[in-house]
Amino acid sequence: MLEKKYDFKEKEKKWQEYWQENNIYKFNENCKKPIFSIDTPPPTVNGKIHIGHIFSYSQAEFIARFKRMTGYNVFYPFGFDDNGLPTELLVEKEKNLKAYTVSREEFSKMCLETVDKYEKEFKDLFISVGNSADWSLMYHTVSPECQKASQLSFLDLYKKNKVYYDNAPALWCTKCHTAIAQSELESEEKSSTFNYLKFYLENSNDYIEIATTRPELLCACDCIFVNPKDEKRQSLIGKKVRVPLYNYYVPILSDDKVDMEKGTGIVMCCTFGDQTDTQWYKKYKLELKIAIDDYGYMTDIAGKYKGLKIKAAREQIIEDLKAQDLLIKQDPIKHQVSVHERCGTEMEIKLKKQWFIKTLENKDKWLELGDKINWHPNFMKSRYVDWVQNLMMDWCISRQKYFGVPFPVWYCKDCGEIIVADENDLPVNPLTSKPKHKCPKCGGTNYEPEKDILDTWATSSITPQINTRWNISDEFYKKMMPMTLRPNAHDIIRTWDFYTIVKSYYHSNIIPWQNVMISGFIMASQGEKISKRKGNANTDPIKLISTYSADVIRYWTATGSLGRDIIFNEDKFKIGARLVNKLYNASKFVWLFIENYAPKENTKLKQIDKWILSKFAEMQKKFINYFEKYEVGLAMNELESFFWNFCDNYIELVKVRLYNPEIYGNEAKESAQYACFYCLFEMLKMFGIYLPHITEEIYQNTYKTLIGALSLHQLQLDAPKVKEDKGLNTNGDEVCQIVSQVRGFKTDNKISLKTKLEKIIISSPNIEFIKQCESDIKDATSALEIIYEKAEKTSTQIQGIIEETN
RNA sequence: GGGAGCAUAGCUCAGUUGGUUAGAGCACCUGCCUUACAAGCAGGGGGUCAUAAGUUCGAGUCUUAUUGUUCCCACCA
Repeated sequence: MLEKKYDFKEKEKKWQEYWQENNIYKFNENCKKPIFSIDTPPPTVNGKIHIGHIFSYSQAEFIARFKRMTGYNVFYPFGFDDNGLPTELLVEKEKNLKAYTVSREEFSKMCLETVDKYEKEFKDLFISVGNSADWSLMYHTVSPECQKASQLSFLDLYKKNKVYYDNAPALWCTKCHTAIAQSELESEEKSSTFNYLKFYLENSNDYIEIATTRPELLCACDCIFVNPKDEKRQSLIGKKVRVPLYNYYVPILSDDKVDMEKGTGIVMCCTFGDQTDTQWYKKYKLELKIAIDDYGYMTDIAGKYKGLKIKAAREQIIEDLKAQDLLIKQDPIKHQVSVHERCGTEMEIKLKKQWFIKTLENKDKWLELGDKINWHPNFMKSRYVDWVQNLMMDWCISRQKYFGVPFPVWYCKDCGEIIVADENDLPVNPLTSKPKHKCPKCGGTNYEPEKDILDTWATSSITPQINTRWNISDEFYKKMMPMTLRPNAHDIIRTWDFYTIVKSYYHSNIIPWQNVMISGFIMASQGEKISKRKGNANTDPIKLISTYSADVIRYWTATGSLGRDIIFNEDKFKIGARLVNKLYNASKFVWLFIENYAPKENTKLKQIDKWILSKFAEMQKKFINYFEKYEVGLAMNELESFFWNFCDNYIELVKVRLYNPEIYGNEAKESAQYACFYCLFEMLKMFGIYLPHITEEIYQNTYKTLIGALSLHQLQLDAPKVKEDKGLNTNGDEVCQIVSQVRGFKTDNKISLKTKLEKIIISSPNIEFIKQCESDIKDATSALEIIYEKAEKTSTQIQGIIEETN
């Protein structure tokens, strides 16, 4: 029996605990069913869990539930990404300190404490939204096991010569003072100024004009470039010019990378202002001049500007240029600049010894592998392709940070040889341990440990390997790889998806997963990004769950279609709440009539009952088709509209027959019972994907005694009891239309829907079918008599309103 | 500059391979206590499907162009 009202606050928690206690979602390794495995994104532990997480994770979770009930053994682990820069930034903010002001050990301890706290919160939140991951498979990337896997990955690449240590230009964040990778850049439109400067020719009073946005780099100027095709400037090539303020001379060279249309068509090359400078630096073997230090201050070579921050130096230099009549004019411009995604600081380029993973040399391979993976929706693949085609640099994986996975590497102090750890000793921290052997090159025993840590993506890019026990169980790894599905939002295609493909290829020459499912973003009204700063959306997940319930939040995450951003709109929660309520009430009602009923397969079905079963078959087919395309929202639309049709039309047509077997006979009742039993049961299973709590509550109090399974969520979808019959569907829909017309008549005449009618005249091309439903139509319309007329179109006339005399 | 998505009712969105009169919910209006549900039910108004041309017997759906919008990538001299 179902209680009169459903209290989600009490019940949701109850069932969440029940699922955990009974291991309802636990992966069974020995099960023979085909495996469906999900490489769940380990959320970055950076303190903020937002509604976007809930949205994206729920969409993947629906797939897990769907696959469980359609014959798969679902492997659904969960992890947390809790090492590296994001964690450091969180801790620095929370503790209000800078990592370098305390010891490395002390800082790591703080980091561990902080991630522990947040991981508990994250896990609780995901459980409280009904996530059905197998929590016994949980991992976190800073754990010794993951560190070991990450270091193994590094050593494997090292052996395969896919990683190298080089003094190459790398992107640098002066605020986070670490190297970063191309994928960590974001572009931001910023206002700047083109400064037109006078560069005097050697031994001459003539000057050339050069436009620059970065005059603070004058001290790092190596040479000037013009385009070799630039006829006006041919005579300049080979001459020298004097660098303003610094008064040293640099040569004028030519290179076809110079854009004759931009600025003045003449470029100064500094080490380094941008990517082009690094190319020229290599090509022309230019002198390295470092104007900016690791923290963003001007260096010695800046002369009097030494010690100033970049922007302060720029302002000062412009003043001085003006004073010395070296500044011709200034044009304000707006341009896109690359900034570090985590802090918004403008990117610099620094030359330092860093570790790189080779990505540039296999672009064709990356594209080929991308083609072998099914992208859902397909158009999202273009983001991957764009990214691969435009890669500029190998993947820099060294980070000059403290909290993360260390490189298993030392350097020989005597000869500089790189010494890597033995695989059997992993995980190692080179700061606290030493190689077991002498330097293989010179026999030395003095080692310098590698102090840097690995890019956090270097670890999170092996989540398929971590999940499938790479190097722990070959058997499991071989059985599970490639995984079936990688779900993530579109912002991390270029990082998580790309890097994971790279690593899987290098390690095992395979694709990491067969399918990628890309979800959209949650936007505030007017399509703005949700931002705490703007306060443009009230989207705290915990608050939303306590206001609306987890089921309603989940319902909302299923609206919309895959890959598309959706606008956060609380109206959708109201609809979800209405659905949950209706589902409960409809179940209560149906159960009144099937509580002591066991379906008989030879039940003789009346037309309307056959009709609803056929409509169900139609809906189920669409539902499954959408799920095969990972369109969880469109699948739900189908289910939802079937459900409302079931309530508003079907139940209304059969309820009198169910209530009164003494009038209509047991056979008529049993026919409706059969359809009700089956439809409700299957709908509960299907709604269970989206609304696992309310459906479990209903199942536990109804079908469980007959079915026996511990949980609704262990059940399989059944094949339809009646085959989809298009003609039957149309005919039944017409019956609904007739009933609806009668209701319309009553509403128009402002009379109650239960008011009796003397006579209705039905005109239709399908009189034969409608006649077969006569008693149901009479009951649903309270008509005493029905007269039929053959006609082209369906229409209904009503005669004789019978007034009730109380 | 290159690429992708989107544009359907006041709002948020559906609309499968082209096929009667373009749908839903919210909002708005009207009515109804009906042996599941008033947190409910029944009904109503409201759309030149961004614009233009084309293919077709037939276009919201396919093609091309245009406009608007969002995103990705490149451009940082």
